[in-house]
Amino acid sequence: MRTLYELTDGAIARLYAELGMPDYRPRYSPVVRALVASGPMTIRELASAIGVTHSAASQTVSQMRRAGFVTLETGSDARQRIVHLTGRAREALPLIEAEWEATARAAAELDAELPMPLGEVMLAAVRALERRPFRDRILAAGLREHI
Amino acid sequence: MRTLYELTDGAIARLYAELGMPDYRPRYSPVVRALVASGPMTIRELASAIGVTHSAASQTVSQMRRAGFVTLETGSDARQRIVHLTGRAREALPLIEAEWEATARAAAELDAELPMPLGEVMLAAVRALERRPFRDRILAAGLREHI
DNA sequence: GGAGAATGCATAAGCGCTAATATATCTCTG
DNA sequence: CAGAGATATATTAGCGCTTATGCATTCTCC
Repeated sequence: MRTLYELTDGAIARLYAELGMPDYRPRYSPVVRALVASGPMTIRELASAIGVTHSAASQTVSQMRRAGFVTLETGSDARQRIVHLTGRAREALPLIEAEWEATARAAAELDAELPMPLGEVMLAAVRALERRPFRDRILAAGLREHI
Repeated sequence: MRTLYELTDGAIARLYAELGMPDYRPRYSPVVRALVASGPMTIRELASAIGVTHSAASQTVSQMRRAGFVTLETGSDARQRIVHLTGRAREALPLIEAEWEATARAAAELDAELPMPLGEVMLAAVRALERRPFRDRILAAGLREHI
């Protein structure tokens, strides 16, 4: 799994570096896309839009701010940080979009070479484990006697 | 992928904690099994036996030493650290083996519920990416115009 | 209007790994 | 037998994420 991750996400990161954006990370793209699609958002909204915890969103946004892709502004509720795209992010948008789409096509091409689409099998596995947790399966598979 | 990892490896770690070995981690098992199968080994031999970098082996062994599962002894070549299992590891061996086998059976059971075995598809993906790196696929899929 | 609960975010630590670097020690050559 | 280069290991930083905290602010209800 780690190998696969390195082979895919790593390739994207290296591509961005080659394209003159060494401080842009693949994980920024869901954030950028969400902000383009729905406008400025709080961290929490962003987190639920891209499907990670608030903590993860906070960390990603923090890195993006340091790299100059977003700014944080406090709204009427002083607890909230509203995330805005910067000019730099807007300039990079065509490239980011192009990469996103090219990656989607590359992934589809890869899937076509496999006996079955990767994402489909992984999703099925997650579903199966939600139905019956791995813990239960291991215990049922013979570990119980050793307790 | 991360979800899947947490659902499987996390379950194993939690099981060990329940079974009274909170300081035993799933990643130790390949090390223990290699040492049982082939006797004391250097870090480097261990690394290649379990298929990780020397760095990873070094870190795992270091944690295992702290937890009292192995000892390190210097051989005739003073650069080498020869890894030995301790009595504590040998006592835990039946449980470790039982968990290993139960997990293998649980994984097989899970695979049977999927449209195709997970490991098979992931391996096929790695092979496909070795044939043609993701980088090349992305570039061919339309990113090249943006360079 | 003030206390306690709820909410929003940031931060720290940890997962297991890799790459890069540092530090020993050994071996080989001249 | 010194010094270069090879080899074995350890250490550090980083990947992206989660959980567990901590802190500030706002809401709720009396």
